[in-house]
Amino acid sequence: MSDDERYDALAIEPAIAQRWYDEGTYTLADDHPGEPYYALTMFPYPSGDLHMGHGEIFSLHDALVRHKRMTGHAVLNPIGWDAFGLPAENAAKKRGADPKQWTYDNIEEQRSSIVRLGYSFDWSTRLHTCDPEYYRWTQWIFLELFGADLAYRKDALVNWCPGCQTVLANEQVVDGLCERSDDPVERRPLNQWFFKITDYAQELLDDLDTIDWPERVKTMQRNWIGRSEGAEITFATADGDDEVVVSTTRPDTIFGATYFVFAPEHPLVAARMGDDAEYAAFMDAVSKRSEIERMSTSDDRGKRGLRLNFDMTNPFTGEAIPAYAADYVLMDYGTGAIMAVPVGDQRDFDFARQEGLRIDVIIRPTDGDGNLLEELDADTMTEAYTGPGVMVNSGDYDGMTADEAKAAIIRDVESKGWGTGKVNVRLRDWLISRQRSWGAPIPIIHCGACGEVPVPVADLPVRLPDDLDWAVDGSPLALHPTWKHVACPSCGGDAVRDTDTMDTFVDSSWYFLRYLAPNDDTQAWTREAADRWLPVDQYTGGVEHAILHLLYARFFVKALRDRGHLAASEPFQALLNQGQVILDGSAMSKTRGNLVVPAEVYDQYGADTLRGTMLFASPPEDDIDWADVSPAGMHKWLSRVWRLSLEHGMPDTADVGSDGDVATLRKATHGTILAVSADYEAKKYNTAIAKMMELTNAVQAAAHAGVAGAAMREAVTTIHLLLAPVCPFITEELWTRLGHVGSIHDQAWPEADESLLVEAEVSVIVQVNGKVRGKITVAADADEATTIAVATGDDNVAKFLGDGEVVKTIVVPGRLVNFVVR
RNA sequence: GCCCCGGUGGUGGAACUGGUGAGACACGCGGGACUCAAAAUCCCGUGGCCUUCGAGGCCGUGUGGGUUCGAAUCCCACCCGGGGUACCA
Repeated sequence: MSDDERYDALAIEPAIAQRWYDEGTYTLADDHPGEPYYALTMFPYPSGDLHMGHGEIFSLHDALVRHKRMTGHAVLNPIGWDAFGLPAENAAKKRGADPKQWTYDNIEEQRSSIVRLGYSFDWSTRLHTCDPEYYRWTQWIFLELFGADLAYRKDALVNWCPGCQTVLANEQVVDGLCERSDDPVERRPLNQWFFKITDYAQELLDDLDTIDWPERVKTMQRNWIGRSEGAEITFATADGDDEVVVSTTRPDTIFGATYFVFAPEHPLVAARMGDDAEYAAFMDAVSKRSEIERMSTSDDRGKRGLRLNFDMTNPFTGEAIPAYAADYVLMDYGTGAIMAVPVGDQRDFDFARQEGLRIDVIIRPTDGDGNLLEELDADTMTEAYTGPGVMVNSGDYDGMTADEAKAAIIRDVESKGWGTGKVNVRLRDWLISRQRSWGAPIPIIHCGACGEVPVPVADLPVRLPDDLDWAVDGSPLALHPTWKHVACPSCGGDAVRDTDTMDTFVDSSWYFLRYLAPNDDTQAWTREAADRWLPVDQYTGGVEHAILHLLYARFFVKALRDRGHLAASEPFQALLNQGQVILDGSAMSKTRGNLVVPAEVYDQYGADTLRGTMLFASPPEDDIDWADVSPAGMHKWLSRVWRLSLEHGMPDTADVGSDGDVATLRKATHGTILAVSADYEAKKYNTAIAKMMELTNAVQAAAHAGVAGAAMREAVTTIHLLLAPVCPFITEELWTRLGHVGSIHDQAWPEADESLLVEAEVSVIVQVNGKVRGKITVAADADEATTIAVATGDDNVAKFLGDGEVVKTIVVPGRLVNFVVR
């Protein structure tokens, strides 16, 4: 074979890739026929060139997209960049670069790699969240939420990352550390902007049942939202001067509430304790205890407590119970105060033992069927009892099960005006202020006379100034000499802009909507387009966004729906989380020095090999260890396809070779179409490729058997069509070389001729006592008696049947016969 | 601790809703052909053990039990690995 005929990916791919980009081949025409299909992949963050993770996710996504196009869908496949964020600012500070320049340089590098790899994005949709044309509408959404009372400012103890010099959302704090910089997060009281995501907690929980997402992601969201049912009950101080509301999930255990605990920061504690020296020392000790220690995983985290100078009254027993402040009660969960039931709560139990407090038994354990078990003994029990039971020592509620008592007590609490049944959620409102400057400015003006004044929509965008000094300590935007000074839009007096920017997760919470109208400078998107395309049919991306991005985007869609901007309740109908690309068992990273980049692979073997390797390596959800895969193997197979295609795929009218060999090949061809089509629908690309390899082997075998002509051309053409979504370049090139007109990617997906797959005979497994002893061949429509007769006639089967008595015979038509012999 | 998800050859992974001799396909490895040689390519072999070397037998899907005519697949207990989460009242 001459050099010209050898498979040389590097000689064919770049030109095709450039042509697709230059000609806008994959721009979706407005009048494109077919059912709308919105395929979305998480837009990249421009931190440098593409990494292998992008290679995997985009290869997966593009195979899906190209397959959908070939099956007749109008596929919306947009691309953009999540381009605001701290890394740009850090690079600016470290190297004196302009964040904008740094960002755009990286975007250009990534764009070039994406094009080179043949990913068929619609470039007309391209957007960058850092462009004023984009963040203008991010600001508009902020104002929409502000208008709906879903954006508000409050003083709160917030998470402060000293490394990033900004506050963080709860979702961005992982084990007490900043998810980005790993610095220990501090708690600081600050006045900050929040989005009221908690208003949607119930719906965010309920609608998880309507979407086709991996179960573990749904579970993570459910846990994060953390709904629990209980009650809020008012306790009075023993002197009757103050009332305090507690939140509990176990109102049934209220007769066992033998003491009361406040969070150390609780206002009533401060009010009552004043400048008590012991209290001051206690507060000092508590505040020194870092967040990370408070959240530590060790079991021996002691509970710090302080007996307060007053008591509380248990409304049900009328008894005065001692009040404590302790750090195991958190000010920002529930109401910051609890009724402590040591018999039924492990933390209360631990604290009671530590402080020598009374433990009252108010429940008698039962088993799952309600049968009474041994009574608890307050003196000897070693841990709280949290299982099922019936109430004892609980007044009128004695004899009720815990569940019955819970309902009854909530009812009585409500009728007596002591409180209400209450659903509690763990989810907190989303803190979106950031004291950074490479982000979308919060479009609010603070006026001494008018308060918080929203920037008029007509004045959007609130632009970042071009002359920020990125080298300053602190926030460049806040320290800019003039930017923040403006006239109040309401009264015209002197006022200042809010100098914080929005969390970049705000930018990414709606980009899939902007893709519907990326160049519209009159509106963020159109209602018609949103209703046509949403929800996204298939979203692909990493599981690291299971809570953050995926929860925020769901919240945005619901809030925007309620403002009349779209009809959908969920942004992403189906979600696929691809695995990570790792090397030798650990994540790739520059600092580890184990980085493999896509460019290395496509410069050596070509983009098709990279794409094929990624998809063949494992099911999409599994991690790929690059040390275990073989781009060389994939390249070898593509070379075989290339060679066999050019040798046997040229136009020909008549079949050559024996009828049997031709029939075998055609059967393989059409069987492969059937099987591979099913695999594509199920996104099982690894087995789809394996089946294409089998067909390739069948072509090779047919060639050895002397088959040529139409059946051979049909077989190799089928491989090309089935492979086109995975390896778009080699298939495009072969399509042309084999004399077809147009692009293979515009072809209809092949359909199997199932009449070719009908088998006259089937092979049937024969078992004796469940062990396989033979394999027979019978007519496909053979009846049971015939099948049994043939099975009995098999020599090896007969040997095992011996003289035994057949007590039972199981026949699964077309599959197996099992003789049970005694 | 709690909640998920997994444990299949040397490796990545196959195996329909329990039913075609578990291990497709590929990598790796071994052997052969071609070649002066190498590369490339093509062919054969490749879970373990036994074997009278036959289209034979036994064992084998983390471990131990169980259900079934039949279990990688279902049930129970345990071991190991990964992920999530955690003083949330």
